[in-house]
Amino acid sequence: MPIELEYPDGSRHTFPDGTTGFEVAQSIGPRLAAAAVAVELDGQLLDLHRPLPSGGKFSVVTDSSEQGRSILRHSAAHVLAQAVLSLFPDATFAIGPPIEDGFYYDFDIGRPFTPEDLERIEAKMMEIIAADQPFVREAISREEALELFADHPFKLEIIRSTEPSEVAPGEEVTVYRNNGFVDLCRGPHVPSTGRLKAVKLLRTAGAYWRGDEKNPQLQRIYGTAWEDRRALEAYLHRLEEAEKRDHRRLGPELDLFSFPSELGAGLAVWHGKGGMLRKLIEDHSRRLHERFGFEFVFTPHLARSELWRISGHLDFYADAMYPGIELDNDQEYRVKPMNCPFHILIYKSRARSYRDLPMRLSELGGVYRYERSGVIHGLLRARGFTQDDSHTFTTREGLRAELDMHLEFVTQWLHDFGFDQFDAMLSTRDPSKSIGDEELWDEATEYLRRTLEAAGMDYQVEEGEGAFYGPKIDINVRDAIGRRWQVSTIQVDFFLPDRFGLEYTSADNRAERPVMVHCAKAGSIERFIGVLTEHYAGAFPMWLAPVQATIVPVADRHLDYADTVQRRLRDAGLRVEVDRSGETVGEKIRRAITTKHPVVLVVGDKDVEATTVGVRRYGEDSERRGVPLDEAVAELTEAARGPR
RNA sequence: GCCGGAGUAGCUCAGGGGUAGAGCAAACGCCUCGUAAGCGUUAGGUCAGGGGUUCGAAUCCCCUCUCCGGCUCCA
Repeated sequence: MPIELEYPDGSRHTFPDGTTGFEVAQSIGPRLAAAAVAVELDGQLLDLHRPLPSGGKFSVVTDSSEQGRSILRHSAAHVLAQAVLSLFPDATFAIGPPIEDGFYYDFDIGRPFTPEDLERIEAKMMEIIAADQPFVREAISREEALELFADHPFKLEIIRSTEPSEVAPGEEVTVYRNNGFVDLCRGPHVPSTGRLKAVKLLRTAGAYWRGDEKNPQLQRIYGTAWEDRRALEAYLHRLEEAEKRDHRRLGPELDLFSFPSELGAGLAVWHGKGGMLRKLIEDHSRRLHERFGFEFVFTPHLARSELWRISGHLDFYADAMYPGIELDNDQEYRVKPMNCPFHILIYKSRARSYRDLPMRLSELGGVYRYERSGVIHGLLRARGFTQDDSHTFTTREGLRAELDMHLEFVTQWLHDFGFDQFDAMLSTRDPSKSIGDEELWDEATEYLRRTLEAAGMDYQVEEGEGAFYGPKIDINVRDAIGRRWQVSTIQVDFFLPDRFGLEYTSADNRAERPVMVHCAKAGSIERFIGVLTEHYAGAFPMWLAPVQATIVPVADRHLDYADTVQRRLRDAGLRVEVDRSGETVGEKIRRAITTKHPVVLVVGDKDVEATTVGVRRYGEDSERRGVPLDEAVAELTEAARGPR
């Protein structure tokens, strides 16, 4: 019986029974067939040389598409496992999926891999690829599979698993064989190992079986695979570029901040330039908070353990808190990991009426969290940081409007800093790590969902990722090279008001319980600056640049005029430095550019004569000479205007 | 916290049981220069810290600290 296929362009074509995807691709064109790694039929991926089981919507998956690359990577992972098993016959292997930009495979060889092992393994992989071994798919029964993988306990566990994400339901499982190596796998794969044109192993790492630290730790090998050498080179180049914009490198280089080891892990000091950057960001934070109707409060860094007992932090958050400090009369104090309990105490300081609500309290609050030593990562994961935190107390009826407002606030905030791509995540309850009853959680979660939908924002649900006191919306931004960072968060909380017995008097004179909204716009000021630094590769937009312009006198006799120019610009509100070093003009300009100052102004004899400057903006290849000083002041003042 | 790697001058790195090295940066001097590195001189290190082995340790061994890549965890 012939089968009918519908191509992506909507056209329909008929083929005889038993036709393979590859044959169809060939009939469309030889170049398409050469680039094909698999086909998709009604949403299901099939091996290229497998006879099409039926008609349907058909498309060819090529090696340079994301889907195609992920098939390449999956096949590369198999070759990696094959190489490891051939070099380490006693090895057992676990799983080896494709991931963004690459793949990994987890093994147990009874010891860690050494860098030399990695070289040998990669060489072995190249042999397997050169041999161009075909991947052969085979469906076998579960019993057969259990026998086949009898020596590989992790594989047995997967075969026995009922988790549909781990193994397809049903009596049969599929395996792929090539030249004596066999792996449990759903496929599809490239037709043969020779299709892997650009594979490279990157690093090894320990990884817990099934991602649970209570399980044994396996040895993971990471690698990457691309459709050709050029794509691989481009990827490696991208990694290098990312390294250059690493905030941990740029921070000290640009004199923004540093992590002196004498302080201890995860603790930063802010230098003058970084301090200016912080001040500008914090000023903007205060400006917006004020505009959105928040009040400013200030709270201490310590509180009696009693406060943390009431709030539930000692039950649910103690692992991330610094140990207690014993003071007079056996009183125990704790350093704060969050600001919420303090703001609650401000709410509680007097009787509240529904007329006082919503009450919006904000604070740039320094918090300290004991992060496990291995997770610390520059400013993005520190042990001490500052949240642009707020807590809004509202009536149940007022909650919707408050959530809408908070989301608008966050969106505006991110736009102001040049982030246009967000991902929102809705994090729900984890029954084992939360307080309060399920119905309230559901209600709060539903409110957040409606807020996201009303704003027309795409979101992903993250099951069980909520805070212990309520569900939350987290916003990730994407930086210039596509990496995601979590910054903002909006959280609904019915429970802390309950635990602290918060009340307000309603219009009909009854005691009611307010609801809280926790919100951080930047998240942590430190993390936000880390992300901003990487996003802009240290070349901050002019309104944020700690030094907005450097004045370069051509010779010492121009210093007086340089000072005049500096005064004019400072009077206009710009942050300007004069380079007084005895270096050559070229060197002074090079320094200003490498420290990413937005503007270089060169002044020489002609400028002194005519009251002009030479202007060179960051990123421009050439200068504009003889710009009248008045014009330059006007231009730069305009360019330095930030969001209001 | 776990697995691996690393720590030598402010930075980037060489050296690898027998007196501590380079380039850049710094200070000083000369040069006074028109858009991405002018020339010279000088200074700078308890080789992360502690303990051990040795006639002798930056080098070998042990412990600790810090950093890097992952896992787990998270703003």
